[in-house]
Amino acid sequence: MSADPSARRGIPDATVARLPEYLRALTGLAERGITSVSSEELAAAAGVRSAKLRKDLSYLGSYGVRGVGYEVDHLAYQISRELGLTQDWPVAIVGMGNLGHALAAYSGFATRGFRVVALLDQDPAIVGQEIAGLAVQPMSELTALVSEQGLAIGVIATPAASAQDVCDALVAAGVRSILNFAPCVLVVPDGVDVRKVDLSTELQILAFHEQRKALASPAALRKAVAP
Amino acid sequence: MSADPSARRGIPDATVARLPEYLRALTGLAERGITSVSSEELAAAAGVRSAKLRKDLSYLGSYGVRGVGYEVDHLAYQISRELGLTQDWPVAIVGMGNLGHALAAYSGFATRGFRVVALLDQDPAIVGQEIAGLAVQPMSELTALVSEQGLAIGVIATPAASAQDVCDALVAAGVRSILNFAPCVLVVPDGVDVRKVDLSTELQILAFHEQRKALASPAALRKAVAP
DNA sequence: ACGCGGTTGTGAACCGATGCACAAAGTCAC
DNA sequence: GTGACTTTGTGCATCGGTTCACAACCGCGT
Repeated sequence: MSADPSARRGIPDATVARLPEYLRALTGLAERGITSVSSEELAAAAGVRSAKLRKDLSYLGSYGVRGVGYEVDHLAYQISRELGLTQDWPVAIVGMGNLGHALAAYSGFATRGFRVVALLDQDPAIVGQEIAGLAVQPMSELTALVSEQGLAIGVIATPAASAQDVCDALVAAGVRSILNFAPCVLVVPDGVDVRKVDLSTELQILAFHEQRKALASPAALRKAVAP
Repeated sequence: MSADPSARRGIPDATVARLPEYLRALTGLAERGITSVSSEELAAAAGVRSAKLRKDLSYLGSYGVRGVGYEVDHLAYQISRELGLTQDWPVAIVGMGNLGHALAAYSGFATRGFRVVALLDQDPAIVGQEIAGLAVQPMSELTALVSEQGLAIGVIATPAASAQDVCDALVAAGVRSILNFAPCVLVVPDGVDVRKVDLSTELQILAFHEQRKALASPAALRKAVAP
């Protein structure tokens, strides 16, 4: 078992978070017909330093050739495999408001590896509507979706007020990976992963830096800050 | 200048990224009529450890009272001020596809401190349409928006292929803070901040951990992994 | 006036991630 | 086959962030 180069236990979180970006860069290169790439070039395409890229890739194994670089297709496959994208992950989106609606139709969602198998909503007035080719189902279908479709990932696109209830329902049905768009913290049992995407948080972080810049530069002629 | 408690230069990035969450938790407490809170309680509401919370807050100044805790309103104000939310930030959304449409209508976007002042698109067929009460404008309006409306933050919701062009246009018009929803890396000059939100990346990170769990547990009966 | 329970603020140890610099290892030309 | 050149993989120093543990401090009851 120690001979398997991918048997590496414990890839750093920071590295895992960058692998999708590397994969995207590799896909772009492949589409342009490029078959081989150096760490310097790939790092530039992914927006990181080459040393960081090489160290990241070294956690996966030795897939490069010294003096030459990396074979694009092979490296892309290895990253895909490490990320678990060689199998299909059934995804359900809960909450068919503005955001859920857009997510259901968002093409980037259906990239390799993921398949939206169900749309759900608590509101009986919305259940039954067809969105992006799928009929909206009631929350009671969750358990069946997990056992019959192998549903593994849930996306919460509800208002904050109902997000915890929806989350509890997902967990109860057996979903252990959740992507949360609602602006609130979710409490989940051990073994369940939650990642949060929050537009308003990102804007506030930008505002902090923008304010810092406005105060530092003499061009603070806009909406002058109160003294 | 050293007497000003907010003159602290260099609040760690990790801390800044958590301030919005603290602010949200405080707002929730205030709505429930709670006027005082301990670091332990606030940390629980924000999903962090109390020691981390206290250290984060210590970068802003000493706004707590030993033996008592923090006054909710006062602390919320101090965080708002540090984040630059006591002034209004005019925001423009570029790209009125599915996602841009949803963002324009998303209420969470219009939280305190931010105001969507313009929607833009490159496609002449979309320009002129009214979305969420605003008429979609052409990209050529950008410079006027910056000088007349004080536009400071741009949101890119276009396909990846046109994201860099849109980004260049924003920067040329004078926008120095950009929130990018397109799945690609943007190159910008020094002094411009870019934050990226990528749905597909988040899903892939979840998939990595999900696969890890599936391999570790005996319940790997789903879509069995290839040997 | 004074001690006691309780909570903050922070110095110091710890831990993971980043950047540097170079030895190891491969290709290519001849 | 050999030597020059190129690029990877990695040991090591460094840095930023997290956690621990406790002294400083506040308010209250007596």
